[in-house]
Amino acid sequence: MTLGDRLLDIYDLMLRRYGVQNWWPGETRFEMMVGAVLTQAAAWTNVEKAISNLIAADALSAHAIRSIEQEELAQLVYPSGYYNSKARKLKALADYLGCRFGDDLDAMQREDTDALRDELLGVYGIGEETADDILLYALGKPSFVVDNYTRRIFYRLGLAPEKGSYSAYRSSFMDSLPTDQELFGEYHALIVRHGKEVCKKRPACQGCCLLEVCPTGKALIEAG
DNA sequence: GCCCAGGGGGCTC
DNA sequence: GAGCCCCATGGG
Repeated sequence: MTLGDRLLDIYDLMLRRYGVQNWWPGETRFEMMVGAVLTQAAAWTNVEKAISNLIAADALSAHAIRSIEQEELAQLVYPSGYYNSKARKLKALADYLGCRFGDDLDAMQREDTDALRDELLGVYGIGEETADDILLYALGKPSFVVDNYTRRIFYRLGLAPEKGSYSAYRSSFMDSLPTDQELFGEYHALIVRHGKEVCKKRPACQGCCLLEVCPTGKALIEAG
């Protein structure tokens, strides 16, 4: 059984358990990009408040974010925490979109995925996870998102790559799974769902409870 | 009061 | 390139 087969089995288990997650929340591609920045080390409920503030202030566009004072922007995104940092990050994102694409997200979407990823990583405030969130969910490109749940769960399942780095995990998934944007998007969403719902409530398990081989001997999800 | 949430930058070594 | 600290609110 290849790694790809095992990863697909785990995907099927989670999909049957939780159903389709339909990530990412957001009405527009730009809103999804903003959400990707605001959700950094923040609970999504707080991100929603910040986005609501931006909408109420008519500031949920790249142009508006460039125009508004950074201090005012910081007050709008206050509920999502790290508000000074995040205001600066949103400015950097809006500047990038304006300078590079003239705010034309269709043009952005036509760019090569790997090249675009390198560019995004050069923007202040966009690290690997945020870049992959943007590529995958806002732009619909097949770029696998790795987060702490992913590492915790797959390490515990004995499916971690030798090196525990972000890129090692990402390559492990992308080299083993079919290149499919919908699969990648649903897979990451299911990992987060499982992490929140099960691993957090059962710290001893840490995600391994997906499988019969769970070292705790208390598998929560039966095959089928 | 304590812990953590859908991280990233900057610095040190 | 690994390890640490900083950024900060809100919910359990």
